Amino acid sequence: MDLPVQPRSSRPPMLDLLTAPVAACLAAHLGCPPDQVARLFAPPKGGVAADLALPCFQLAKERKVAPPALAAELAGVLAASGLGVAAAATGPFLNLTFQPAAVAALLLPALAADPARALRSGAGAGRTLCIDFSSPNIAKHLAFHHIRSTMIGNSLSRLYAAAGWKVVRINFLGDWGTAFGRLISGWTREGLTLAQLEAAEDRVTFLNELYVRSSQAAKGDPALEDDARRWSKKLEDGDAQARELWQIFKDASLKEFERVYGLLGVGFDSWKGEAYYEDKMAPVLAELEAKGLTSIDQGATVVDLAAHGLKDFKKPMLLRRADGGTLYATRDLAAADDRWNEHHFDRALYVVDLGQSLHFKEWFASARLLARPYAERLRHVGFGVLLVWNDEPGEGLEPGWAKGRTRKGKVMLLREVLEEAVERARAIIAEKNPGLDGAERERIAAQVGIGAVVFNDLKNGRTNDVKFRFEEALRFDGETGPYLQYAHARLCSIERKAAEAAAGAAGDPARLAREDEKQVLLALARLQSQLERAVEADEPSVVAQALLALASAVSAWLTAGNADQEARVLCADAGLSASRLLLVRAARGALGEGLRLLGLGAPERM
RNA sequence: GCGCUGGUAGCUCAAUUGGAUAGAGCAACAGACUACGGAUCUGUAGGUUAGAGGUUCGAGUCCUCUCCGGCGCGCCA
Repeated sequence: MDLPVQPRSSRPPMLDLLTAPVAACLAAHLGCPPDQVARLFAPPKGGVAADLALPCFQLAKERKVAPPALAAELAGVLAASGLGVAAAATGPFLNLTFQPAAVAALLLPALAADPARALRSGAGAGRTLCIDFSSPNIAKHLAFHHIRSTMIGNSLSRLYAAAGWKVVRINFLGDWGTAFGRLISGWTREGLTLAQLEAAEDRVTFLNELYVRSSQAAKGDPALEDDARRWSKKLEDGDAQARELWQIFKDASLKEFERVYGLLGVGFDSWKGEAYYEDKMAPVLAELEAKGLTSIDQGATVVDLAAHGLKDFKKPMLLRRADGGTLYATRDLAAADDRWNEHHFDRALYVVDLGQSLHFKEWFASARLLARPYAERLRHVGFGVLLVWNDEPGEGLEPGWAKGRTRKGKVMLLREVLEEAVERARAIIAEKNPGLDGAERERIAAQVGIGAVVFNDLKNGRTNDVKFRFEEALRFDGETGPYLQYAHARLCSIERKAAEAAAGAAGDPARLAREDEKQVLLALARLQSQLERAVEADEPSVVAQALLALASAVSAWLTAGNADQEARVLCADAGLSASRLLLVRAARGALGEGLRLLGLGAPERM
């Protein structure tokens, strides 16, 4: 018998487990629904020694009393309630401090049983996401700046999937354009072969150089210029030979891309590029015309958005060139229709730099004019530019942040940056941990080096510009990827030692009585709530910041054991030790899951 | 010119979307009982949130103006 797919019920946030009894108690006193109180809880401002805060402004206003007076009144209510929560009124705030053992008893069982699962919400169950990201151009290298779309998109894919969404990862390749005419022209003129291309150390470099030679040759030779144009036309018309060569160039480029995507651990479900939509734009164009939305302006076909009631748009959107060629707004509309027909997505993300905001506003608006059912489900996930520190700008210019180019003005290649990061990581690891042998050290250097570059890209708000320096990204202290990975490795190390000792005692969360243990638990609970926030805001940095807070709490806890034998996980009291190991397991699992959601590896030793 | 966007500690960034004495990391300084991994931790110092008005119990956050950046504005994507 077939059962309908039941969406997993979303579990209540862990913090609610702590606040629910308090909210119920206060709501009973105030005579309002518990939810009205529960919604107000917030983490206290930094420097305030409390676990949760209840700002009393709104509740006080409804009751026409002064907020500080209400806070004091509620503190009294809680004191008399026997809930075991310390409540202190500080001005208009009611600050709550929980018993560590009580927090552990509520949160730890689920976290220790399956940390990754305990962090997931299931809020997106039954919903489908189409996410368009990375989208490089064929026959060009993946440049360093491509890391932004690629890794923001990769992280969002994982975050949505962890929240229960079905995720379709789309790489909208730039595999069409006049450059191919020139490439084919040069290829045939030089009589190149597939074997030669395959033999190249880097196939994209091979194609780049071919392109440069071909355009240079054409500069002084109108016949070659014509030849390139002819091939372009042939390609558009579906000529077999042109098509075959185009396919060869595309395959060669994809092989190079896969090398880099492999380093980053990124994969896609769809590689449909611009070429795929070449013959699929006519219906959209026809429909736009039939609905009277288009007009002709200087020979080009446009949608005059302002004329159709959208007064925010000062200029019309271009659909088709004067020579009949289509533009990318048309292609995006056709692609959206295609994706809608195939997936009936509940949300579609376009992870593309902020410089293209206007383009997305325009064609989203066009989708609305066309009354597309998905029009309100489209989101442009924009991001800032990648800047690299330049010490030698030359020409008497000051050192400073600049778009990613080398001193000679060439673009920095993503693969080269990753390779240098791995090299630097390898050197540091070799020095700090000489015990690691060749193969394992190599694997860890890759996880740490690449993770450092990726984390540097994700740790701050995505709309900010990202500033990159090898020295900063590859620090092993501070707010970096290696710092997170190190905290994870420390926890793994303790678990390994515990396994050797093979203590048989059972753990009991209620024995975790230390303040620093409570801080780890609270950081875990906050990480969970931040995972949901990250999905709603399409913002991986929210997770990055929560992980830094968790790693910091973990490090403080573990380091306390240096000065105090009693504070160690592996201490004389076997029962206490087993209890603390539950927390180690929870924190290690959560850090590992968090790193995975950002697209970083989680090495077990470094 | 029009539009979008940003300006928070010396540097790089946070700030629960209108809430407390604006918090971290780095750099600086001072500490931690040979460390369950010290690649760590604890502390000190560092601020007129670019500037000026306004909105209200309350503004880094909202509205207006000014100053200084970045980006975009028809046949590229």
